[in-house]
Amino acid sequence: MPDNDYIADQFSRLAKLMDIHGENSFKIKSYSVAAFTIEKLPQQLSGLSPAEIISIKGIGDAIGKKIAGILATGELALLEEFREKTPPGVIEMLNLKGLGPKKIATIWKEMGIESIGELLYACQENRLLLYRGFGEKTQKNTRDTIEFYLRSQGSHLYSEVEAYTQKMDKLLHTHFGDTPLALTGEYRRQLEIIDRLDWVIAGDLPAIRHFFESHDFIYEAEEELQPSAAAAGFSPGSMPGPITYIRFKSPEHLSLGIYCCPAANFAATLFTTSCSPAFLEEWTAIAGWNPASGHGSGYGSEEEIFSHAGIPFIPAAEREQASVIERFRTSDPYGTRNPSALSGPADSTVPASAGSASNLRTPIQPSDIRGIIHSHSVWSDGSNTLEEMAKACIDQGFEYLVISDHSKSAFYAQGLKEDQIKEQRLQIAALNKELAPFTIFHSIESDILNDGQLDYSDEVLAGFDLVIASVHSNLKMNEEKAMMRVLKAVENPYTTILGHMTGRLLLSRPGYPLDTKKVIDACAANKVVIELNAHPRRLDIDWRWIRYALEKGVLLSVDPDAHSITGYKDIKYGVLAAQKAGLTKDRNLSSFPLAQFRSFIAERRAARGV
DNA sequence: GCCGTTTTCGGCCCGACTGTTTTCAGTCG
Repeated sequence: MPDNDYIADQFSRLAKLMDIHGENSFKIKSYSVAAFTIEKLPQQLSGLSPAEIISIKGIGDAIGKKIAGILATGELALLEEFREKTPPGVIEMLNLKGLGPKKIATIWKEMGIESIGELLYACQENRLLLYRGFGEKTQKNTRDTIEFYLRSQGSHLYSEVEAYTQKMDKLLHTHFGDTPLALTGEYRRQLEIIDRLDWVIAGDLPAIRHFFESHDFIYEAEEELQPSAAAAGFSPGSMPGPITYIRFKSPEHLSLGIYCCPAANFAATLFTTSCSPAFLEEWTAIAGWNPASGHGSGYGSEEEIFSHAGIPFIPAAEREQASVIERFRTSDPYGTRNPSALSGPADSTVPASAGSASNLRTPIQPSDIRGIIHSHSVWSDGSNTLEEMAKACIDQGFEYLVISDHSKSAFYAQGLKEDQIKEQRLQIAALNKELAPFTIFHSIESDILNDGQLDYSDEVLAGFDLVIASVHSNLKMNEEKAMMRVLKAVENPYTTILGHMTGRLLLSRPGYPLDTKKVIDACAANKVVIELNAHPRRLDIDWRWIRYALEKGVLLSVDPDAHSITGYKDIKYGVLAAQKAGLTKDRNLSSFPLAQFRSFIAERRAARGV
């Protein structure tokens, strides 16, 4: 039977939802007064007769009937009605302190934002300031509140936990001195979403527990891992001692896990906890290690483990898909092939496509990025002038900058009208004279409209050095519609780069549904570059698709989508994601040196006969 | 939607605080 607190909560929610929908304010007032009254009642409503209920001040016929309904069914029908016509993300915003129904109504109805993640992104892009009732402080508070909210939800962007993880790693090393100790798990694998931070420590269990508890961590649980579970593929008999997995919650509500193992088992534990399950399974099959072979202990390093298995060293970031091992064995991507890998039956199963020359490189590094592609200035929704953006590039050692402000359909971002494009081009020309040999290329992030067209005439599009085509509006579509829009944009001869392919925002918006294979195939056919948007909340295209794109001969481009000079640092997150797929710099457009980039642009222009 | 009457409609309306305003709107306790 519903109690008063529950019933009060129902009316309180109803009042807020009706407020968001702009219903009659006096009606809303009645519901919230009723909620307040019910919460303070000395006796339970379930014990009262209908006559007694409507005799309570603030509760009349209508609310009395609704209470009876709740008591009978557990539901408030009118509340369910309003829930139906409100996006879940908007309802969730009511959890954010500082945002009430009125502001949420503006956010939803005027800004067109329907989830907390999108709202955070809008704060980061300075978009809240444009609306009545929103200023610097509200935007900052909103941002802080959301970040806290998301942090307490358990999952985090890599970039959000990065500083904390480095700090904690340093602290652990300082405290435990010579004890073998290393970061492992999701963070070491550079996953874009981190649920828990894991370390391997070959230390004493009580000492580990004492360390964390004395740093205000909350002990959650510990479990003895079966050697087979802790180190699939290794022999249980070879384990010199047990592995204990102990979990804590940090004062900041982050989840930490420690694999506590004997020193002799450190390398093996580090290895197995740094691999995806699919990778480990394949490893067991290919390396020929099985529970009877006794490879669990005695290794001094991961390198020794690889070497003993006759498999070239595979960085933890790449230990994901099962196919990775075969690729490393047969193509030796980073030139660390162990001669013993050449023997064995696996060679006869080498696929014909394996081992392209481009694999014979190291994976892309942040220092391999030579130019900033995809950036916004004060001409649209960026925070810095062209000059500031360019000079920051020069300071940071980049050779060129591709300015791609929003196009005219992106009205929320003050997208550029045709005459502004001409003006901006003049300014770029002047800056190029001043800053040479540094070069600013004139681009545009052209909206892919509802029908798949770009939002300028061919004549205007032809004036740009390159065009980035992106979907920004009407994100709610079925796969058929999304494919129509994206494919049409890819087939547009003026499209150089397909921007943030799916429109996803990690931990907040899934992105529109695409047949990714087909989109990649179309990019290959039309020589369109696929952006790896490096914003840590986007990382779109997903790294899981990069191998396929490379197989099809598609060029990638790690782009920061910078809205200010501080946005350049996001490049690192794009590179970390690209490394997971083994992207090399020769297949990444933003790694092209200036001269090569210039000829790439010229080739693309020539190809469409301009 | 509730209330209370100058009894069947018209008025209802916490105050402190913050932030965005320039006289007020929105949120919260």
